[in-house]
Amino acid sequence: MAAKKKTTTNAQLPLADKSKQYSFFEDVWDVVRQIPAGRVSTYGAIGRYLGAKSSARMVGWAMNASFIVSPKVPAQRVVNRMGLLTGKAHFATPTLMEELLQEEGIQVEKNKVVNFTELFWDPVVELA
DNA sequence: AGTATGACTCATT
DNA sequence: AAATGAGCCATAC
Repeated sequence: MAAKKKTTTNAQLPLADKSKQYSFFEDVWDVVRQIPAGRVSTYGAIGRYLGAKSSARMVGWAMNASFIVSPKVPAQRVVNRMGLLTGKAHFATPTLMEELLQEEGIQVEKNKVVNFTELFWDPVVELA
């Protein structure tokens, strides 16, 4: 019954198919899950940690797919390199991302992380 | 199969 | 310094 190939998006695959691309998604999620509470990271840093082969856009796609995997991926801790909550619109509610961050002690103002530079958690450095 | 889009980033103008 | 174009690679149509 494995005749169903990859008609479905790899993001929706139930962890059964070991597609190379799927590994990339898992890698992203794994890194994001290692971000400590109260800290934030960026798409570019994560992509670079994975080898800089993929552009930051792919990390964003991985985040979009992260909602269907478990354990939950703290996507709210991933912002763009300016500390802007560019992905907040993709959460259940437009304010959920900001609220989750504030719950972890991160101050957010106008969709931007305050003291982003200090809170920035770089996998290239931390997981080096 | 080719085109368009995207939770980004960097370089150039 | 702000704006624009190009690079990036996978998904969606």
